[in-house]
Amino acid sequence: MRIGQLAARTGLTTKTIRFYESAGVLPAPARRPSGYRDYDEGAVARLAFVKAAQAAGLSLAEIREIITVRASTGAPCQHVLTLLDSHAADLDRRIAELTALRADVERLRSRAGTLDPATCDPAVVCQVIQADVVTQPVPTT
Amino acid sequence: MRIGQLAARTGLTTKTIRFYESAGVLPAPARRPSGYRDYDEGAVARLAFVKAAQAAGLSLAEIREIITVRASTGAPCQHVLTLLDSHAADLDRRIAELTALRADVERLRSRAGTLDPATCDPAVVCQVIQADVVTQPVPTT
DNA sequence: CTAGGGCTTCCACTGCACTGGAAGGTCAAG
DNA sequence: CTTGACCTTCCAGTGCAGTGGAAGCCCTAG
Repeated sequence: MRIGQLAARTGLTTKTIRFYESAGVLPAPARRPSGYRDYDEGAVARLAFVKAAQAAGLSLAEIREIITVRASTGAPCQHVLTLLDSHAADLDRRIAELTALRADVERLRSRAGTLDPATCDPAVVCQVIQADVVTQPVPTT
Repeated sequence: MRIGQLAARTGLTTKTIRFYESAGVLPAPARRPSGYRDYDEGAVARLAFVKAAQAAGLSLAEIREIITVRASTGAPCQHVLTLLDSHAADLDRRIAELTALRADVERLRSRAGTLDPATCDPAVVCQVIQADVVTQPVPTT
């Protein structure tokens, strides 16, 4: 099939499919005499894999690596497990970071209620954000 | 003070400070006859604000906007509160997404234990990631 | 024969917050 | 006088996953 039909069947754009080929996650297909790309069912399966792996949070570089391992040393099980583990750890870290940030924002937000705009220090841009900064007379250096 | 000292006092690089000036979060300072930037204490305070706002998850564009509001219409309280609220909502969304993704990865990870590499389907790149795909004989279209 | 839709390549751009490097000016110490 | 640290500007690149557009070929229908 041509690239347009593959795009329709996978829900991607033709642009994205060509980009995936250049990124090494989709093998270069056969060409028709006209130069048009000619895909088989394998391309549909491959793009399904790429989508599934992306949904698991893997980058195109990681997906490409899994594919390479698969092609050279057979089943990439161990590689994939390691990858998933490190992604899980990564996600844990990021979730913890965002949760802490969320708490910080909440703290700022609620502190805003206790501040009187009248006490707003013109030397500071916004005391809601920077309430821990008390403007002091410039130290005589 | 010159840019190098400001950098030392704020823990930023001179590159970053010039970048902040071009990004509109730090006003252009006075210049010495030599052309060197000449900063006062206000620059230290401003950069502290930028850091605090960044720590609250605000982008440079948002920080610039707060500064602009502050300069034109006075205290940017309402603007800042709105911004913080929408950031909190944003964070909630992203935390939920990452948590769901974390659960997915865990599910894949644990499913890997139940799969026999011997049943590894060569038509699929990796069944750990794509276990829901059962390769079927290519439909005779 | 022409219009159109689909395809080809290549290059540039998006957003974000920087970072690197080149070419050259300034200033104080030795 | 020279060395070296520090400063200036401007341009380009980083990472990620695409997206946009231009110029031009292929193919079919009217």
